[in-house]
Amino acid sequence: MANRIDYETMLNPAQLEAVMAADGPILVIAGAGSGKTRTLVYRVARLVESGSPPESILLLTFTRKAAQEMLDRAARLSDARCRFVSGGTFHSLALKVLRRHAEAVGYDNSFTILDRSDMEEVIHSLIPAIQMQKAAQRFPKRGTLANMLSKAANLQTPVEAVILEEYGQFVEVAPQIEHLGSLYAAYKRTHQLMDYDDLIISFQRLLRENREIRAELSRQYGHIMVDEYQDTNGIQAEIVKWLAHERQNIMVVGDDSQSIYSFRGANYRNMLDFPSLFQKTKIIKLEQNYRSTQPILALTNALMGQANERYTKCLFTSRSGGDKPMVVNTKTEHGQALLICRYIKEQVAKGRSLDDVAVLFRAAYHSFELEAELTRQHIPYVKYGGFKFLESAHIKDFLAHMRVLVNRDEAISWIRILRLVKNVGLGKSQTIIEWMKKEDISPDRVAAWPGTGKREGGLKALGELLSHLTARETTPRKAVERVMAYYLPILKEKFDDYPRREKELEQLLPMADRYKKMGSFLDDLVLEPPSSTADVEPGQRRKTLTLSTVHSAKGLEWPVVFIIWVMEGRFPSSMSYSNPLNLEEERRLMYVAATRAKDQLIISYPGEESPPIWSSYQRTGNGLSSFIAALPTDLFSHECGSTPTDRDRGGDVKRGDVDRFKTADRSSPFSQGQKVRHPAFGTGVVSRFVADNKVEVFFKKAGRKLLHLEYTTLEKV
DNA sequence: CATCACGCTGTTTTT
DNA sequence: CAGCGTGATG
Repeated sequence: MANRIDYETMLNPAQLEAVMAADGPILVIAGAGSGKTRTLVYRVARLVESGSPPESILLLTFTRKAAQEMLDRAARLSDARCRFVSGGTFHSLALKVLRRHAEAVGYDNSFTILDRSDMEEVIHSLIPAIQMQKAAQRFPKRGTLANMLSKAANLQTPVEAVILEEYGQFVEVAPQIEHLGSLYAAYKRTHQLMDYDDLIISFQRLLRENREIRAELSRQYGHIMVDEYQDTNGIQAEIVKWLAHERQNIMVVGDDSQSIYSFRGANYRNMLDFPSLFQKTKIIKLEQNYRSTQPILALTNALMGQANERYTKCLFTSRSGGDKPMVVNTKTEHGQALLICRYIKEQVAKGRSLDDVAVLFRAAYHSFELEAELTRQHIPYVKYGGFKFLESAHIKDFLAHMRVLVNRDEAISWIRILRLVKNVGLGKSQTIIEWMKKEDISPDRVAAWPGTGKREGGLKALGELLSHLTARETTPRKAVERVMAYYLPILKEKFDDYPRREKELEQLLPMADRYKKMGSFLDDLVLEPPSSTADVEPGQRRKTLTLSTVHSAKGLEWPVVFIIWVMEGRFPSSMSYSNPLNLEEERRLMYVAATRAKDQLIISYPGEESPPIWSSYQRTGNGLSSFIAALPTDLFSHECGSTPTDRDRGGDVKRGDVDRFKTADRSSPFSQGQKVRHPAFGTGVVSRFVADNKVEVFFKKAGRKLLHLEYTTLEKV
């Protein structure tokens, strides 16, 4: 039985207006902490309560998890049917539609999705195809190329424009990059591949060009809501336009001050353009903040007050009292880590739970130093953002065995799995793939390759595995079990840290249980990758500290928030290449981070005096210092943390026998060519000296792998 | 094919 | 500094 909701007492007037608003286009400008999610949840509940069929309601969010959580909340609030509301990301909706209608954009419905690393791999493999006049020319690496092509796609602009705008150092090779871009597009087409960008672009095309599909969808969705609208790009805005064009029942919610996805073409101006997209748009502003104390809000308001362009007004809060935010110059990065550990221990001693605390930063690697210190001090933490579970080698290897069956044309996965066979490398795997294609050989008959000899005997086992996987009665669960049996020996051979990797692979078993078809299992893995740490049920969640990139912390809140604003190395403008900060976006990033805090906010930075990272790569400052300098000083307390003289490590140092000896100009306990062991990477050979406390070690087992490792983590073998 | 030495060069964030 | 490409060697 559905509960009756007393909307008037649960919502403030502006929220109530948004929830109860009649049909028609609505733009909700919702400041940080203003109950945006709450409003959406109540609106879903309200729509269902008043008789809208759940399937006719569409809730587009930034992550699928966010959608799921909102729908669960709505279901608990009123009516269990809220769980049947369609919710997800633009990408997941696009995929759902394209799996049925891909032929309308010239694809088979069984196309494969390229994740980011696949995309880079394809691009990389195409570089030799563009004949460069001179090898001497500086050419971007695969990651940069992927960024450029992706941005061009998202902005729907020529690559050349993106290069001119943002990658000045590569203007000379712009024609080659453009050429590469077209090769990449052609490759995707012939091999039935779509990257993340293609999903939404194809969806947009489908809606734009196919009247029937457009009509079908826009009729199906009687009410559409879009969260985080400030982070949508032009393509997504057009998708919204088409989806809602029939009924016009569209509500978008966002905050231009929190737009931090410009790297993928997002533009907060979408918010402002919305009324011109839909005539008679009703605008509702949520300006009351329920999250933060007044001193925190004063700081965040002042911070955004510096912005050149800004559409939302200042927020107000009724939460009086509370501590002023603290800004600490810790001088060094290690000092920053020590400060946080000390502070957290104090808080815990006072009875605060670790769950209440989060540490936020801009880039995943900014927390490395802190993570080391937390581990030393036995403070448990979970980290979000950065490292992708799905993109680690063993997971990709594993899933590749299933991917080749869904899309036989999938050369990337074929190369992956063939190279895992003994004595088959890049060259041979390409020959085999060509042969299979030419002769139209089914996957399970790989071993029939004419070149198969004693050395390639492993192909037989691979063929057997694939024939089992093709069997009609195979479920995703059984497939995972089969591949597991086949792949585990390879894993053990290839990686010395296989226990950890094996455990991660086992996480795939329960996930596979939820699917009937291999294809949808793989789709979901790409669009909703599981986090690297096993998901723990909320009830039994351990008390842990949260570390997160600012991007991954969006929409969340904690009583205590630390922000670590690491100085990044940047090339000074005196060099041929310099990379200045985008201060406007950096400020919004800072704003998003700071507005996560409910009660206490501590911002730390390691100081302008930080030494250069290496000779020409200076730490030329970050946005924080300029923002802080421009703020009224009474908004925060400024402290100068003491410089830690003793680096506070060394307690757990000794591993192996260390007898120092001198080389030409460095002193090292290790000699070149010496065998060493590392707890995570296994055994390797010392290749060269790289720093006073580091050697480069070559690991044969994990493929071609050179790492720079500290002496203290190595043990002589 | 697998291993290894060495020189060059410069951001990051996510679906 | 450290990741990556190149090219030499077994």
